[in-house]
Amino acid sequence: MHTLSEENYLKCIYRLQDKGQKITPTAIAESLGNNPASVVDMIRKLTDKLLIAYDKKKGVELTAQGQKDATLIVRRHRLWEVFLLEKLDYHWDEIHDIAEELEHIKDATLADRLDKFLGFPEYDPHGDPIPKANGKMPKRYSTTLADVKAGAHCRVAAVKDTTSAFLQYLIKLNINIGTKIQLIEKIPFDSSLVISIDGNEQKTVSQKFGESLLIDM
Amino acid sequence: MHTLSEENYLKCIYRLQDKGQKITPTAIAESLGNNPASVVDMIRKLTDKLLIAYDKKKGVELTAQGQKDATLIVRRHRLWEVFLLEKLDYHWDEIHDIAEELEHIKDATLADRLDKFLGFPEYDPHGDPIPKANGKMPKRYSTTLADVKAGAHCRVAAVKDTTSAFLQYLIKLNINIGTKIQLIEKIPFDSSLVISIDGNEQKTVSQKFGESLLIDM
DNA sequence: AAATAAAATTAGTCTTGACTAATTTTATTT
DNA sequence: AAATAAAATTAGTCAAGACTAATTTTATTT
Repeated sequence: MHTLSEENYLKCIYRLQDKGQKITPTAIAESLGNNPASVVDMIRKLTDKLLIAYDKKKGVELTAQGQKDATLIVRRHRLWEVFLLEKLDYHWDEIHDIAEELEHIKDATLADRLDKFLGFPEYDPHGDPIPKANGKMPKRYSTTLADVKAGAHCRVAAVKDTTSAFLQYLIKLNINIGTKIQLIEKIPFDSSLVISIDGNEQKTVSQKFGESLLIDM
Repeated sequence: MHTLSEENYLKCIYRLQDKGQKITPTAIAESLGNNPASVVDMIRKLTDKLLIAYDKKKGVELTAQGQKDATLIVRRHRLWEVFLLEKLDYHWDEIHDIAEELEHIKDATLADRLDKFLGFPEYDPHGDPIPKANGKMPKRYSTTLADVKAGAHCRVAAVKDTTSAFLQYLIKLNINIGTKIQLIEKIPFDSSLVISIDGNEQKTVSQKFGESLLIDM
């Protein structure tokens, strides 16, 4: 099995894959807040364990085994988030760090039992798809609120930014996964968005805000 | 906060307290499967942190703070055991090792939320009392099946031995916390016990077995 | 009380996973 | 293409927490 550190690197590389760019030691270092020299050490270690392949040209890539292991870590993380929110009544912005610890608990059947206990949820509280036991992923949303046309009605499907600052802002605006939003108008000057949340009075939010909300139309 | 290792030492010392004997470095080393030299190192560390006091004459003792911290670790361990057994359908003999990892998850409100979610249980699945949030302990049972007189009826309150070998034997005998047992007879030769489980046909168990079951009369 | 055994302690080593500083390699400018 | 900047790598260090081997202290026997 893997150490805590190895698992965190795997998860980090897994996340960086989504960006579609070459995964460099520097990118990993920035993402984890580590020194690039430390990353180079770990790249060697994970390469020896056949979890990643590193090529100067192509950057770091997960092997089939690495992809599988990383997917299961993400599965555990997201399942625990559901548990914390639904069963222990934590708030949106409190669960990430705890799940960050829980995801490393090692037991062959724990994730599957938790999955069953939670009723096989497809998405975590941030709207991110929970990988199935076999590694399959439910559909992931990619359209942001900033992408839709003025006048359009949509449903909040997921958050792209999971920082506490953003989540707390959402709580303040009374926006949750599933909340209905209508985009009234885009302000040409700075791409601010005038929106109506659940049919209520209009509010203006920034472009950055719009790009952080994934929506379903 | 404490490291994983520090917490494991605290818990170990807490457990050794129950034996009523002087807690020596060797005793801790044996209990944890560590080298006595390593234990001496950690004794220094925990002493510096004011969690224990070490005196050659009196051995290792928890300070008020150490006692408090250790109690909370035990609280977390036992609450997670209840969760694993009741909510995730694990068996008696599978939960200890997983709870051993879960107990170290650090979050100020996690234990209390879990406690509430589980309905404020007083005993864990092995019958051990779960410390309350304020450190108070429900009554602990001390009479073993080997202590009662022939003819007596009693109820299984807790297990004193939590090894997988013992727990699996209990499963085979269909004995659980709460099971009713009548002690039919003690065999003078080797102190074996003839018992009837839930009023069923008589079976003979060893003295060692009897000493491992805590009962309520 | 001396001899022996056991326990405790010290000193030094190892591994993991981080770090800094220095160097080499690769990319980007001018 | 040469100069410069950025990225990657190497070499060496550090702390935690384990270890072994050697030594000292304490207990137990004879």
